[in-house]
Order: sequence, then C-alpha cells, then structure tokens
Amino acid sequence: MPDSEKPTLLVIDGHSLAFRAFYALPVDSFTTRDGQHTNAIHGFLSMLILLLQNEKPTHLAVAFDISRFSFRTREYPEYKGTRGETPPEFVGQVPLLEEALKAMGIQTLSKEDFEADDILATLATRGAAEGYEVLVVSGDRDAIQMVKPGVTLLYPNARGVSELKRYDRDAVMERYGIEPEQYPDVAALVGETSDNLIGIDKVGEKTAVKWINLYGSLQGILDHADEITGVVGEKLREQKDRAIRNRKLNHLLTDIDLPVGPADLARQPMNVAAVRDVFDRLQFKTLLERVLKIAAAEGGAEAIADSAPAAAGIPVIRTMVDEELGKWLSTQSGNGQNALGLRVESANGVVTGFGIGAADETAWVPWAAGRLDYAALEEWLRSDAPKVMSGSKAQLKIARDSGLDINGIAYDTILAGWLLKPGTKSETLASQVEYYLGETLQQADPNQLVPETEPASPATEAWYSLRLASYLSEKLDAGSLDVLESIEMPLVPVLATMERTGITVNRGVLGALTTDLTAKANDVAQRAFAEIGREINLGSPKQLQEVLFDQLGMPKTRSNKTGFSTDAASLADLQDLNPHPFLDLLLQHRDATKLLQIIASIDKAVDGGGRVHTTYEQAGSATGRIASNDPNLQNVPVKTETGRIIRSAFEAGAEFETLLTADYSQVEMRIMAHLSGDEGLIEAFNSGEDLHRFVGARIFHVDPADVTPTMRTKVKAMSYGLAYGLSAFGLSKQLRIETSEAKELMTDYFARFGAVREYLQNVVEQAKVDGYTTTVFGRRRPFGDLSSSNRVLRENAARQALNSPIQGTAADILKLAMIRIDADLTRARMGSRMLLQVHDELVFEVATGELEQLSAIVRDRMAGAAELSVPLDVQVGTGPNWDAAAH
DNA sequence: AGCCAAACGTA
DNA sequence: CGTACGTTTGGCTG
Repeated sequence: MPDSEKPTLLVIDGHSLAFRAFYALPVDSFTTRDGQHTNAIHGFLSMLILLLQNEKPTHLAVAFDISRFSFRTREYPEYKGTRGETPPEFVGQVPLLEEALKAMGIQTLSKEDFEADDILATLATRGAAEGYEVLVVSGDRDAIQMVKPGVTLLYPNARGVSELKRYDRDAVMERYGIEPEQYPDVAALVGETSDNLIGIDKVGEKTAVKWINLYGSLQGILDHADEITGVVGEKLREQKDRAIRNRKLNHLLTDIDLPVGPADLARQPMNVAAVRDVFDRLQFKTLLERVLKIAAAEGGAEAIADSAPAAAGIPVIRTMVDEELGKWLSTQSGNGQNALGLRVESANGVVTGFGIGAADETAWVPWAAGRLDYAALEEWLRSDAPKVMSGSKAQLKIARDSGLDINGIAYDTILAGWLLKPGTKSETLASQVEYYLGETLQQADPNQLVPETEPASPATEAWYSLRLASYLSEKLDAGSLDVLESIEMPLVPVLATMERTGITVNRGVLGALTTDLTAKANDVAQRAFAEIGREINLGSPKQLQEVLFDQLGMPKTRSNKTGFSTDAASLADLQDLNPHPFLDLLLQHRDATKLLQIIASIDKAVDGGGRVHTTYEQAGSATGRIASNDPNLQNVPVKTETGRIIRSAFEAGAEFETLLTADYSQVEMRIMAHLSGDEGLIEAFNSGEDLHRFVGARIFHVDPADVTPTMRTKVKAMSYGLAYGLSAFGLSKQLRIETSEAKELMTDYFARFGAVREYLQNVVEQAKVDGYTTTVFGRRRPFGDLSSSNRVLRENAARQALNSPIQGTAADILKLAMIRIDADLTRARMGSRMLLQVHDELVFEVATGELEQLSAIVRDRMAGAAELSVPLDVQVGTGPNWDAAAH
C-alpha cells in the first residue's frame, strides 16, 4: 500500500507544545478583555490548524500530563526537579485548550502515573504496527527514540511552534549521526538539564556519539569501559551509575494500557457551535475562521451524512387553510391545551405566512392580508392556546404590524437559552438547533442569490422550537423556569408594545442644539490647535498621545494597550500636575462631540410620525437587565445642562396630556439592605431620613444635620461602590483622597454596617460552592472563574458575583412592575402608554384625564413589585418633556 | 469591509 | 484596583 493511502495518525504532546507556545508568544498580546491569558492556546491551535491542513490526519489525539508526578519521579524524586513552579499564567490555559480541542472533535488522553510521551510512544508503536503513517509532535527530545519506519517526529525549532522540523530516520542520522533508537543512550551519557538528569562529566554529544558508533550501545560502552583512556574514561567508570539511571528514566514506555487504540482516534466532526462558543470566549477571530474553513472542507460530506437521519426525522409539511387547518389545529393542540411551535414568516416586514409545529406533524399556512380563509388560524393566534417560539418579540411585532395579534406566547427558546447561559451573546434558532440538538437547520445564505441548499421551512423551524423547548426545560432549574414563566414571557408583549409605540422627539430642539454644539466644537478645536501650534484630529487618542507626551512632555498617565490613557480622568490628573489650556479645551471638545454624536444617533432614528422606536434586547445582559439599542435610549444624557436639553426633546405625543416618569430611589441599596439584613441600613431606609445623611451621621459620629456636603459625597460614593466591589484604592481614586483615608472610611462604614460586609463576602463564597449566584426571584448567573488561579480573572469574577444578585434583583423588580402596570392599563382600557424603561425608571405618555389614575397605578405597582424588608420608594414626576418630568 | 480599542453616555 | 450596557470614532487588517 503506498503511503498516500495509509491512514495518518497524528499524536501530539499537549503540554510540551503548549508550553513552547507559551514562551514563544508574548503574554500581553494574547489576553482577553477579561484578563484570561491565551498565548499558549493560540500558539498551540495555530500550529494544530497548520498540521490539519498540511498533514490531513485521518486519526488524531492530544496527550496531556496529568501532573508533574509519574512513576519516574517515584523512582528518582529529583527527576525534572530543576523545573520551577509552572507559571500560573500557563496553568489556567490548559483547561481552556482542552475545551477547544473537545469542541473540535479531537480526543485528549492522559494517564495517571505516566507522562504524555509514554502515551505517544505507545500509540506510535501500535500505530506503526497497524499500518498507520504516524506523526508524533513533541517538544521533548526524548521523543526522538520513537522514530522508525512509519513514525516521524515533528519537533519545534528554537523559534517556537510555528515551524516544525521533520525527523525521520535519515534526518536523525544526519543531525545526530546515530540511529533513532540509539538516541536515549546518547542522552543518558550526556544528560538532560531540563529533566534534571546529570550526565557523565566531560562527555558531550560528540563524545557520546563517537562511543555509540564504536561500541553500538550504552551497554556496549559500559562493557568496554576499561578500554577508554584519559580523563573521560575515568569519569565514565566513576559515574556510570548516572548513565544507567538516566537510561532507565528516558526510556519511553511503548506498551502502557490505554483505553483507546489508534483506530479509536479517527477524526470526529467538529461541533461548530461549540467551536464558535469557545473561540469567541478566547477572542480568536482569525483562528475561528481558519478552523471553520477546515470544518467545512473536511466535514462537508460527513456533516451532510450526519444530518441525513435528522432530516428524515423532520415531519412532512402540510399546507392548509381554513376548515382543514382549524381541525388540524384543534386536534394537534388538544383544543388549545397543548403547546404548538409557531414561526411568523415575513418579507420586508410583512407577514407572508405561519409555520406551525406539533410533535409529529407540521403545517405551513401562507398568508396574505384581506383573504377570508384564515378564520381558524387567526382565532388560534388570538387565543391563549400556548405557543412556543424562538425570538418571539420581533415576530409578534411584525404580526401586529400586519394587523394580527398573537396571545399565549408561552415559551421562547431564545429566552430560555439565555436564562440557561446568561452572559453569552444571544443565540439564534439555528445556533440552538446546532448546539443543543446537534442537528443542522438550513438557513438562507444572504450572500448567495441562488442558495445552494434550500433553507428550512418556517414549519420546520416551528417544529424545532417545540423540540428545543422541551430540551431546554429539562436543563433549566426550577428557579430559572419560574423566571421564564412569570417574568420573561409575560414581558415579551409588553416590550413589543413599547417598541411599536415609540416616543415623540422634537427634532427642532435637537437641530438647534446641533447648531450650537457644532459651533462650540469648532471654536474649541481652533483654540486647542492654537495652543499646540498645529491641527490634529482631537478624536484620535493616538495623535493626542503624541501631543501630550511627546510635544508637551507631560507626565505619563496610566497605560493602556495603545500607550498612555487620554481619558477624562487622566486629563484631569494632568491638569493638576501640569496645567495647560489645551487640556481643558480638549475636554470641552470631547463633551461637545459626544453630545453631537448622541443627538445624531437619536435624530436619524426619528420616523415619519416624529417618533423614535428603540429595540429592547431582552436576552442580552448577564444580570437580567434589559438593554436598549438602535438607538440606545438608556444612555440619553442627563447629568449636564446640555444633556438635559437633549432630554427635553423627548416629548409627550400631540394627543397626550403630559409625560410621566417614575423611578425607584436607591433601589440597589435597598436590595442590599434586604439581602444583608443589616439592621443599621434597614433602619436608615425606615427612618425616612436622607440615606447618605443617615449613613454619614453614623460613620462620622455626628448629627444628621451636621453632615457636610463633603461627607455626604464620600458616603454616597462608598455606598454605591460597595455594590460593585469597590476597593479602598478605587474609592481613593474616585474621591481623589488618600488611600489611607479611603481605607478608614470603609473600616468605619463596616464597623457600623457590618452585616453588609458579611453578606458581600458570603455571596462570593456561596457562588464559589454553587457555581452561580441567584436573585431574590430565582434568576441565576453562572460563574466559573471564582477559583481561577489567575488573580485578575478571580477578582473580576468575585466583583461580578457580588453585584449580580443586587443588579439582577433590581431588574426583576422593575420587570414585574412593568408587567403588572401593562395589565392594569389594558384592564382599565386606558389610553395612557408605557414608553421607555431605563433600568430603574419608567416613562409614560399620559392620556388626557388619566394623570391621577395612571400615577396611582404606577406608584402602586412599582412599590408593590416586591416585598422587601425595606419599603420601595417611588418618585413620580410629570411634565411636557422628559427633562421637565424628571424630579 | 470588518474588527478592535478607546472613550463616554446611562443606571 | 467599580457592576451592567451601546455607540461612535480612529486606526489597523484583510
């Protein structure tokens, strides 16, 4: 059999290669935003990808050492003893690497008490005997002994892992002048510093090779030790035990017991979704593409073969209307008792049909406005008969745009998947089918005019939604399921209504402000240029760095990836240390351009009716909050005078009496009081006194009336910071006070409100045990890094963990309030409408004559959304615009 | 064109 | 060395 037709078995020493990569690539350039180091993973994977492309292995495995201890260290405790502690930056990367390999369908092997090289040697021996072309990848020189006909060693050169040198028998002969199997004899004589194996003094590679060629083997040399003259001969006779010991230790075992043999290592198809998931987390953009290309190339035939049985499992699609459909619907749904999958299909925002999925049958219902034979369908859609969807809010909006309302949306697989894994970016139906069911949902390729494969029918999509729902419900714990059913699902139609309603924006106000700010920005820019004698792009941090640190020679600020920071805090520091008019002008320019940018993003979103419609991302945040985008109406300026002018452009619609805003005051602090049970804090909220004044009085031992504004500022910053895991250092930075004073402030705080500290510590401890945190309502957020050996990762995770129950509970509370307010508005058939949600605030449009009624409902529902050990305080304000309605 | 980092707006 | 987001910009990469 010619070589090209032999199966190729590729076996890799995972640790040695990853370790090489770790030292070959700079740690700093390979770090995720979260602080996870990835250089070893990156180096390893890029090498692996090259190997997959170039060698096209049919069989593949990566072997890892389990620990640094093996039968060799038992025999000789000093073995590898010179190696210092493995750097923690490296250790943390190995599990992630293993995860990536698993996603790529690559088997990893390890065996207690043995080293990876023993696994490789065993597999190489068996592979060669079974007719494989074996490629061994290892950075350990001992691996040379594995080389023989059918076994080639790929050895990384000094420059890292990007280039591998091929050692077959001839290459070993050429490089070392001996047969591969003689290499351990040479190494035994010379010694191996990296393994802490000392050789014979005065014997180097040259001498050892000469002897081997003379006497054939180490044994031969020892047998003829008397014939060797000179000092080396003496040393050999004196120290021959070393060589014997070394030879014993560097012999790789070729017959260890492994659970798998070469044949079991056949390449497996990649789990594309899992690959995406891991690579996304590692922030490997280019590598992901290269891997996906390989997956497509090699998985093509297999993937189709794999999906064939699944495809056969997809029920036949029936196309029905009217009476026939009515009968089918009532049968399949058990008269509205059983959930059916539903998919609203649309083109250019207009409904074109509905896919409906039952357990074993699916239906496609084409739809066109105004036709009469859809009575049964419309009745079912409108009814409370349960429906399972994927991405229901967008579909609901489109249906409503076409005059069809949908009730009974009981389950959304996207929201369920998010509750299972909050913090990962939100999924699509196709990605869920792939990830959870391991099947492929054919999708329309927007880049191809004539698609290669027919996209799945909406009926099939509906059927998949139904299957996913039962799968995901199994996976979700009771608390998360309760959050899904009692919070997230009821919120869907509420958000859909808010989005469709939008809010009126006065473009005149925005236009006038744009004119002013543009003039201001230009003026400030010109004056800034005059200060530095040249024109630069003030929006370019890079150019600013040149001006500040090179041209003006200012002291260096805190460093970031591109050099030194020019953010507002750094510029303020510079203004203190090295006052210069340019700094203030720059800040003014930043301010003006930022506002202009926000205005522009709002302005371009205004529709023909003068309203702006944001889109709420319900499955976007890790804590349970809702996000707003396109445009983001949750970051409209409010803190500055000019910012408030922007807010004043948001007005009540022409037919409405006024805007009403309602927000929770200090909701997160109240939740902290509740969760910690701190009696001091609870008393603070029950006393009716201003919170920060109350706390300040306790900390500084003065009467509430004597709390100065400075004291109050400090207390306020600290109180809020606590819920974020603020350190004394961070507090000192923010308040621009000495670290010692900040430390004292915190000590004094905890002396008075000790249960708060206890609670915060406890949250992290509990999360470490459970692997997740929980809100008051049962929403979970998983944490994996709380026990990480990487300090940055661990401490980041701890801060997130202590904040999540607080922020998440606040999110749950407002969501519940929204659901109940919406229900009240509907029940009372009111004309007033809920427009915006900004985390702890709601904005309403008040219909004429409804102000009192609405105000009462909003107060009642917001204050009553949760029963905490402290009251929920709601502030309500009204006015013609968002600014005026604030209080 | 697409992606990243920086910067900054909100709660 | 403070949580959670989204958007824009400049600048680099392909």
